[in-house]
Amino acid sequence: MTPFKELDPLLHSQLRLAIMSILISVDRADFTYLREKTEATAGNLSVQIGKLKDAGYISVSKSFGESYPQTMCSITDMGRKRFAEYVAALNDYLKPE
Amino acid sequence: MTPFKELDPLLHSQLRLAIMSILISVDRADFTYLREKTEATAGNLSVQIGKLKDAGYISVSKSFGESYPQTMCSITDMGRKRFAEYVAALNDYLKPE
DNA sequence: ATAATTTGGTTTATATAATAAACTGGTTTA
DNA sequence: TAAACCAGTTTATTATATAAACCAAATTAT
Repeated sequence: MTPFKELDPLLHSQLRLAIMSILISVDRADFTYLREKTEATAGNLSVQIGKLKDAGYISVSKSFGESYPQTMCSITDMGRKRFAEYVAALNDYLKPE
Repeated sequence: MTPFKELDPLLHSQLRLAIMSILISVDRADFTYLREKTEATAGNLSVQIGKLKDAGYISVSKSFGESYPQTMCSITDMGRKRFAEYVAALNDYLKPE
């Protein structure tokens, strides 16, 4: 009888989870790419990227690309770890004994 | 490249998911049992049970047990279906290609 | 040349949600 | 009979997700 573990509130959010999911597989992605894949609004995406960055789950570097600013995101070791923990915790909810 | 599916907001909540998770396996549980297993406050539990009931995901019957009121919950067919859909959708987030 | 549109965002505001605190109505226990 | 307890509900507070509005620079159209 597994007691329910805490689900990391930072990851238990549709958009942030989608961002992390993408960054797990591609390892780096810019704002526009994330926007297309997640179909989120720019504002929402900006906010959620900020939260993940503040928590240290992703790293963000802002530069000037060809002609427009470019925000590059990639997952950190910590982010990778937290994601794995989240998946493990969630499993208890999804596959009850 | 699977686009991210909507995650049913009603299920994408730690406590409601825990309630559903329990009801999937035990098929009926009273308020106190749910409270013990989820470790939620009574108020929170009451609210979330109400939401799941309003959505038709669970059925709730209130009666008078030995000496105290008793709220019995069980999952509905719809709830079972929605839960399965939620798990399937979530998989795209958890196991990126 | 300059006005309108687009790009790549950020900031601010709003609606919704989760959670806790306070309350109710009956019940044991002291 | 008063205090503590059980099983909840209702109300209030806080936090969160999301959208709407905005901004500066670049591009396109007139």
